[in-house]
Amino acid sequence: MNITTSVPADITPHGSDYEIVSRVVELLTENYRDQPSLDAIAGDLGQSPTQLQKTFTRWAGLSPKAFLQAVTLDHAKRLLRQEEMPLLETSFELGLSGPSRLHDLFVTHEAMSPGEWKSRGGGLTIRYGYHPSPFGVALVMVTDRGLAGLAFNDPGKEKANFEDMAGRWPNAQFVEDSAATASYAARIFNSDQWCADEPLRIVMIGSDFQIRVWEALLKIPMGRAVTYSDIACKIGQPTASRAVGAAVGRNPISFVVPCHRALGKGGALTGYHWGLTRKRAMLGWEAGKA
DNA sequence: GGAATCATGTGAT
DNA sequence: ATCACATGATTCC
Repeated sequence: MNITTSVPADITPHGSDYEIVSRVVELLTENYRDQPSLDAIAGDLGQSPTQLQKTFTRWAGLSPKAFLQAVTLDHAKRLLRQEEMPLLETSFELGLSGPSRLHDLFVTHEAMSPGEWKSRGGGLTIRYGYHPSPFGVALVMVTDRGLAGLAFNDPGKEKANFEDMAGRWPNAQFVEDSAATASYAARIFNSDQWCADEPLRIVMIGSDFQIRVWEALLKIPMGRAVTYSDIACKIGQPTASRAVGAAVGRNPISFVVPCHRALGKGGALTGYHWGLTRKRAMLGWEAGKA
C-alpha cells in the first residue's frame, strides 16, 4: 500500500480507532517477546484479524508487525545515531525572529513575558474545545495569540485531564468554544496541511528554562529523536538533563511541540505525561508518514 | 548484568 | 528548605 492520504479516515468521528489501536500497541509491547500472532491479538480484542489489520494499517500507515519494529529499541537507537546534521546546532537566534520553519508543521512561536508568566495566566482568556484526533480525543486550548495547549483524553479521565491543563494557568478564564479551536485541530492532525503559507501560531506559557527546552524540541525533525542530555547540552547546561526531563514533561502543547521525540540515552522510551502507549503510538504513526 | 545509589537543576509547596 | 521528577553515570553485588 502506498501513501495513506491522511484523510479524515484517520480521524474517525469518535476517535474509536485509537482505542483499538492503543490496545494493540499495549499488547504488542507487553508481549513482544513471544511474538503474538495477529490472530491471537484479534482474539483478545474480539475483532476479526483482517478487520484489525485494516484498522491498524489505516491508522498508522504500517502493519502491526512493521509498527512494532518501528518502536523497537533498535530503531530508536538508529533515530538517535543519525545525529550528523546541524539539527540542534542551528542557532536559536535565527529561529526567533519572524516566521521560520521549526518543526515539520510550520510553527511560529512566541513566549510569554516573565511578567505574564508570573501572573499564572491572569487576565488571559483561554478558549477550549474537544476534537477527535488520531491519538484519542484532543483537548485544544487557544488564546488570541495562538495555540497554548494540547492534551489527549483517555476515556473516563476527561475531567482530571481538563483540570491538569487548566491548573497550569489558574488565573486564566476558560471558555468553551470549539468553534474557535476547530481550525487548529484540523490543521494539526492533517499532515497535508503542514505547509508554510500560514504558519501555525503557538504561544508558550512557561518559565524561561522551560521555554528554552521547548524551543529545542521544536527543532527535532519528524522521524528523528534526541536524548534528554542532548537537549541539556544544547541549551548550555550539560548537567541539567534531569531538569530537562522535568521541563519536557511539563510541556503543555504535546505533539505540536514534539515531546514524544525525546528518549532516554539508550534509546529507551522513558516516560510520557499522557501515557507511554501514546508516546509509542505517536512515534509509530510518524514512522508510517515518513 | 542488574539493582542500588548518587549528583543534579528546576519548579511547586 | 524540602521534595519530586519523563535522567544519567557509577558502584556495588
